[in-house]
Amino acid sequence: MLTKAERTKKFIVETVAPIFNQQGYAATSLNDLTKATGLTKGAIYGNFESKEALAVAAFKYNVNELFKQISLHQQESDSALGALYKITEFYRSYYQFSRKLGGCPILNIGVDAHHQEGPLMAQVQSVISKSQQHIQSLVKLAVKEGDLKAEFANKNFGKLMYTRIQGAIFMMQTMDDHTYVVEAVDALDQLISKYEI
Amino acid sequence: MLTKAERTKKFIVETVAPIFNQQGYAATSLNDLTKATGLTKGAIYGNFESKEALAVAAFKYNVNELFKQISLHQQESDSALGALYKITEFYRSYYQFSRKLGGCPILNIGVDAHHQEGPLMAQVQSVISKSQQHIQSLVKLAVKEGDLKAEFANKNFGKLMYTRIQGAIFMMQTMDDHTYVVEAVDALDQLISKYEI
DNA sequence: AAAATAATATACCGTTCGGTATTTTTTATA
DNA sequence: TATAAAAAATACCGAACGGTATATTATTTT
Repeated sequence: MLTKAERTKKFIVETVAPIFNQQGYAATSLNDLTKATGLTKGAIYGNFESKEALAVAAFKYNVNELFKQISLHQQESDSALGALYKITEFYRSYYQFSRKLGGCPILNIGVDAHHQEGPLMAQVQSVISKSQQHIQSLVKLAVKEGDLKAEFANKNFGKLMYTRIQGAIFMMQTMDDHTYVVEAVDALDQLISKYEI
Repeated sequence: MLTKAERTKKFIVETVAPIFNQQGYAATSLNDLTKATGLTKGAIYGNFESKEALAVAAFKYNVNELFKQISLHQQESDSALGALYKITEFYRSYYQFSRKLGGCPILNIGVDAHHQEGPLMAQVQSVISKSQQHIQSLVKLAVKEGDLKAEFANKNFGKLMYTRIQGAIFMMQTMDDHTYVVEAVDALDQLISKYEI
């Protein structure tokens, strides 16, 4: 069983995660956090050593929620190619999903932390790198499994796909129009299918 | 000749534009602005009625700098198809250009103002709509001029191109790697050329 | 149940926040 | 150059900022 402190810590992170994600680090005040949690500054600083440490924990929580959902989709699939299509399938409902987090955390924190060098920026870059590599490794595996043509592995599809998806997410979020993402993953699906064997 | 007030107003906007663009609205303090301009709060509030009004002026200034540069590129071109290629050409050097502004203003302010409804968000959406439409109208004109196949005008290329470019800009800015944009416009050029007559 | 420990609340620190009324300085007009 | 008008500097407002030392309350452990 979790101790009281662990439960409170978890509760704080879950509660403040969408606030940091929506407003950004500097624009989120301690007062925002105490109001949302119903706790006092003492409780928050008893569980986190600084506002920044809490912001990092909140970002990691959001990204973990995202990854959990994606891998949940993927485990229904048996092949690497199937897993690839499960990713695009997931993003078809990203409008609803990201709203629950207060927007796309990669996009929001990436832009918010752009001007500074700190743990937040490093985290974002790490997540992006891993996501690209994840896609790319699926492509390579699908080639090995005989589902995709070998030449497709040389195209750095991971970079292309992640870039197109993030662009569509920015547009979707800013214009409040989910068709941007739907059309983007449609195009990506079509591109993959061209290289199917 | 400009009056003293007009010169000062212009000076303030030009000086604070990159600061708002980098840090976002809430994270930029009056102290940041007075330090950068060397002026006092009295001078700033004498020329702008509020911090928000100044932020809007700064965003408009940045966007105007961007549009000026694009139309400068385009006037060397005689055909609509040529003008289309001039846009992708411009974005090849967007890494250097956007750095001078403190990052891409559409991306930065779009994400920064996402959670609020205000004049800033409305401005961003308007600029995006116009940019998409501008590309799309060039496509239609190029069809009319006999340089592109007619079917291309039905593909909403403006939406696709702008989405891909903004995605590449986000990745470039976040990963500090200009190849994202270069590869994106390469792909776009190739896509256009497929429909050339 | 008592004692020790852990978790939260309270009250406060100095600083900075956006904004403004007033005074001083600069510029333009006569 | 004297005067009127405009622009910028100064000094200040109450409120909110992030953060902390201490006191109080709740939870474990004995």
